[in-house]
Amino acid sequence: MKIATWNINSVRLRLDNLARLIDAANPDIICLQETKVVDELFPRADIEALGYPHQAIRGMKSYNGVAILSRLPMTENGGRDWCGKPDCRHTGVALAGGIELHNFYVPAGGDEPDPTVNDKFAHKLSFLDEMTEWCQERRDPSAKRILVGDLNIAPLETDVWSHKQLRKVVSHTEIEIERLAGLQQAGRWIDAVRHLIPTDEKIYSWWSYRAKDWRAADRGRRLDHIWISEELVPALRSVEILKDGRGWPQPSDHAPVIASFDI
DNA sequence: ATGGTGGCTTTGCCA
Repeated sequence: MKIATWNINSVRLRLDNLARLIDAANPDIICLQETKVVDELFPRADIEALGYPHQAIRGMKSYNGVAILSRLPMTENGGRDWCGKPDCRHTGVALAGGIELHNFYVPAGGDEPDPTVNDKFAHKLSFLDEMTEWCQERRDPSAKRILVGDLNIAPLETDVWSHKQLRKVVSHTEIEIERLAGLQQAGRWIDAVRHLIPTDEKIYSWWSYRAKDWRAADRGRRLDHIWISEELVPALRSVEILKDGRGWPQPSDHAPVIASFDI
């Protein structure tokens, strides 16, 4: 079973690139963030034609929005509002074999990394706190769970192009990294990508649109993650960040992140 | 220190 997570930055604008992802990687399940479309206008039929008839979608106008697209049967199971806001940042499904899959789009947090002056940063921290509580309530060491998404935090020094230059930049500040670590601990999550790629290797999943030449500058950050419960670690076979995706025509600023399992 | 680009739209707001 192959699972991809990708912040597509408008699903309607990038159906061609979704087809490119399918050609390149042929995932069984694709988790999207920033679909930016209400459910009634979601391109269900086009995506079914691409081979993904099972779709769990949760979208709104213009902003945010998540979707789980699957070749395999699944049932919606989870997906809720967070921080009292109906802003479509989470959907969850149950897959065959009792596997739970959750897809998150964590708030980006604005520019100023100070919750007392920046409401967006305060929202980001509250969102992580609520996720942490949610994980604590659902402790079950034997559960088979996968959590993916754009978590908008690059935790390790090697998850950013320059730890020194980004330590005060939202996505790589100490307070965010601590909260993310707390969340990871509360859910006993294993970072699948870092489980297979050594921590001294720099890897990114996002490159800003604002660079003249994103590939040459290579000022990336690893904001997109695949986490798994201990029970699934023996089944984990490979991980990949599809950097090519950042170079497709009219690209998203994120590249797909992919994990394969022997399931 | 600043501004750079992109998507959707509320030609400003969000990333």
